[in-house]
Amino acid sequence: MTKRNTIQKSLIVESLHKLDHPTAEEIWQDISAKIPSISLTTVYRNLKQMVEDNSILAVTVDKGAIKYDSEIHPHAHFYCLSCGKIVDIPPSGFVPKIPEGFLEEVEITKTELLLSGYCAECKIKEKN
Amino acid sequence: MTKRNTIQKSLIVESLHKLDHPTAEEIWQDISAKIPSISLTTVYRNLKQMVEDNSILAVTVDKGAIKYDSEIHPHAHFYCLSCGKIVDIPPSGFVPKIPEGFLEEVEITKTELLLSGYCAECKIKEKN
DNA sequence: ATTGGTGCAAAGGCTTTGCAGATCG
DNA sequence: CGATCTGCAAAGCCTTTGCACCAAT
Repeated sequence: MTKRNTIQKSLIVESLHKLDHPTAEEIWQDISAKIPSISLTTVYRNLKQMVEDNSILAVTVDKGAIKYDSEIHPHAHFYCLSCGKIVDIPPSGFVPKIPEGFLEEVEITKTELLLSGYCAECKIKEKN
Repeated sequence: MTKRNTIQKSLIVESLHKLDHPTAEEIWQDISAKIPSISLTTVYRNLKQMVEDNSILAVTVDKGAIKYDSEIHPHAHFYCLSCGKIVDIPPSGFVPKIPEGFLEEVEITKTELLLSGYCAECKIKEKN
């Protein structure tokens, strides 16, 4: 069960860094421009594996398609309810203070902070 | 377009309070015991409407079914990756400190803090 | 009597799976 | 060569939608 390197895999990684919180389909479209034969299934399969390997992040908002994030260092997300874009928020100090006792009982492996609302551009549009 | 009160609707509200972060299907099964004719569609429709009315909360974890929460006051969630249960975490002071400037540009309407990991029971099981 | 709600069945969106063939090491 | 990976098609899961009938106000 040794992992192999494939053209598809490296192109997916490349797209992940190039695109901004893309969905599987957006990555697939991006790569299709170069390698028209790539399958959406392959994109899904590789993304899923990378998430399991903790080499990328899956951002789930609403019930729409999963958005992937190549930035794995701790940070929060802002999600625009109007245009759907995700913006990374630097970690510079969001401090979830959880009640005493709770943290001792459970084991927390992941912390997600998602702010939803309207981004600067959409906020302006809403007013018109 | 005035809203009407139906038996289904009130049973859904009742189940929401009785069950612990249930999915639409769990609510449907619960009600089916009393009213076997209730349709899953009706449950989905009412839940969706309540979420839009901000009378309940939709908690999205993974890509599985949405879990609904009748507690709408600010609080965080803990999600057990092993047994899947959701635990409400009292709001007693989680303070997302977002970088200066960002908050001035965007309009935030919702803040979600989701901690994932292993609950007390599952943590013990894992060790065996 | 209106017209919103319900149940049913079908469709829809996103993701996963089974399988045969291609490919990396 | 052998095991993993790919592409294709099909299935799966959760949720929504269209439509005719039912029922709350």
